[in-house]
Amino acid sequence: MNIYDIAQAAGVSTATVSRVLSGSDKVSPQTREKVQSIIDKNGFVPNAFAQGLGLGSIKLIGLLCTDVSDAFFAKAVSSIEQQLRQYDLAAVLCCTGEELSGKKQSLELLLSKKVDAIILIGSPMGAGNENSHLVEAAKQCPLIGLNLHLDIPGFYGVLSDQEQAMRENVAHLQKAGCNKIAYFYDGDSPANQAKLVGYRKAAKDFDERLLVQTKKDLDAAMEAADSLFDDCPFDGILASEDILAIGAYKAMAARGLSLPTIGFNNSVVARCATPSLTSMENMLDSLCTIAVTQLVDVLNGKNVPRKISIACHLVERETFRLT
Amino acid sequence: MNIYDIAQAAGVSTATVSRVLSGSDKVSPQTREKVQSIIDKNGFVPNAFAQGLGLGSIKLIGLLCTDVSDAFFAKAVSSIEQQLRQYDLAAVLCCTGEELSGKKQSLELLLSKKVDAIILIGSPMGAGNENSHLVEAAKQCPLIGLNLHLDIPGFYGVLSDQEQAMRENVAHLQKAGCNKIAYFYDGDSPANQAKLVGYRKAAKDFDERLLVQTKKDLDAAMEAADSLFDDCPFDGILASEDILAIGAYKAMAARGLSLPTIGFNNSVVARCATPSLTSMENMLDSLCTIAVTQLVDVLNGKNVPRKISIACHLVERETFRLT
DNA sequence: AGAAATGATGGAAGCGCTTACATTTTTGAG
DNA sequence: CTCAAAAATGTAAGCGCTTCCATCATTTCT
Repeated sequence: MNIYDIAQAAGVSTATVSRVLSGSDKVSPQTREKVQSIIDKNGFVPNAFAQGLGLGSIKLIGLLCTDVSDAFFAKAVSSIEQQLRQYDLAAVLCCTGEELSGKKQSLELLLSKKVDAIILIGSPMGAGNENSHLVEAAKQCPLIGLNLHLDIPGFYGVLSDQEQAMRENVAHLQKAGCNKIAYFYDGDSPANQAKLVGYRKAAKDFDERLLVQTKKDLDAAMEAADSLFDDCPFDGILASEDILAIGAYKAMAARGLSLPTIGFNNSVVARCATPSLTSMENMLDSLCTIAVTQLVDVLNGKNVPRKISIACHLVERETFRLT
Repeated sequence: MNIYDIAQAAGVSTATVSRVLSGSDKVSPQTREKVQSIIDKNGFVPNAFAQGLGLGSIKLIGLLCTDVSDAFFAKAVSSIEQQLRQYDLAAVLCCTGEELSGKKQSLELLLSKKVDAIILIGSPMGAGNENSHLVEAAKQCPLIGLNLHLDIPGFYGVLSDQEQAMRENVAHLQKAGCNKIAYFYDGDSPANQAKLVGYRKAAKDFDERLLVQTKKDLDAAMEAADSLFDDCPFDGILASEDILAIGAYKAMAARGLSLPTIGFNNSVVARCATPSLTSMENMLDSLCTIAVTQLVDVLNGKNVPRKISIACHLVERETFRLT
């Protein structure tokens, strides 16, 4: 069944049916009602491809995500998808992995599906922040970065202020008397870089050995903390991710130490851990809501800010309390 | 730029270009090479909508997922998406939520995007296993259920044998001397029902009070365990989900008890917990790989089994050891 | 009342690709 | 060489919808 059949049955032209379908145009109420009733009666759904051909869009939004099995990204994807649906947009998900080749391939795939826009979750860049593929992509459709911003045309960033958040973390621990704060981080995505910068700025003079890069993995963090402690004892723990903070804390706990520890992202594991982990809430939900709003506005041709940044706040639990 | 431009530049007809694009058909090697070089030179990518109109497919697979922010589902989605990409298929993700209306709406959305098939992750059914919408959908495109099977045409199930797994869990705890095993479970999706049946069959005579339904949430599980213990003390813990097992264990630990506990799904939190949680590995990766293989075979018109089931196995950690 | 503006509807040309069928070229057996 | 069969290529008719432009029916204004 196609639009022509409906037109026949309603005794109108395909143009009129199309107008009824698109909702907006000028159709007399009677005609609209008659056509609509026939559409309903037959359960007619317009062919998405034909519509796409005519309109140039099939209402798909690409989600380029480093790894959805990561709890943080998964939450973001979930939240974004829900938002999108409210605008009758569907999400095409691509998990890129860490390799640049995978990132490029995924991007190509999304573009080939003619998505209307792409939301970037995690780091879509290659080593050394190689981003020529993003520049190219941005010419084809708007790019919305989550906790990420590039100063190129067609790019819109929505970020939580992680640098500032990490500064606060450092300040908190310092107030609690820590002056050798270990910082565990994974990878060097732009988001992680911001946190690291925050640490550097706030900690000022510190032993470079206190900065430890490790895999985003409990065991890796435990080992890293263990060997760091032998090499350069520390009195407080910060991390770019809750899981790393938990690992480090566990390793110290095994030595009978209970060091002030603050994680980052306030993820599920923070509450599951024993003792429960104090963590920096990144306002992911707000981030996602705003990202989708931005996206919709851009698609509607509105003039929107190129970069929006929102503040984080601390959620206190057992591993560290402010007062 | 379209296929016509390429045809012109190559001095051939659009049909020939199309043949080169589709790869398969008979084109002389010289012609193919000439056309291909021009395609490459211009970075030409065929219009997905037009292709869709002609072919009736745009190589999209729907993923109907109850909630990607759930770690288990997220892993499944991630794994499936990766597999799909190897077949040059893209994944359209829809998170349905728990409401039947949301499930129906998501299904409609996927169908309206003309996906070639839909993979169901979590429970797509309504209360009382209402599934008429699925029956309808199965008429339009194949449905692949992950840990789910319906005996309707067009439905293919790939499941881990959760009933059997839960029987083993019960048997293990019984061997360890437990004879009042509490079972915590969330929701009554078909997958959860299978586990529950496993418990019932293996536990045989047991106090019905030992079955506790609760939210999939740490605190909820703790409270539930706490009040159950007051009402009907138990000596072992099983659950449909790791997080519930952890909650229950925590609550008992707070009372100074360390009960044999086995979780389900072997998720990340199982390792993060202290003490680490023994859990039933559900072979999710295999499940996903097989699901995608099934899907591809179905799309290629192969004759595939309607239901495939694979065994789980226990991963021992601190909360319970077999020996 | 007649002209002009306004509103509703229809006709038909795309959108860019696929593919059945027609046509031309090549191949090789006799 | 000749000619039929096979291979390569071209022609053109869709696929189902959108939308510009034309047409016809109402109003509104003078």
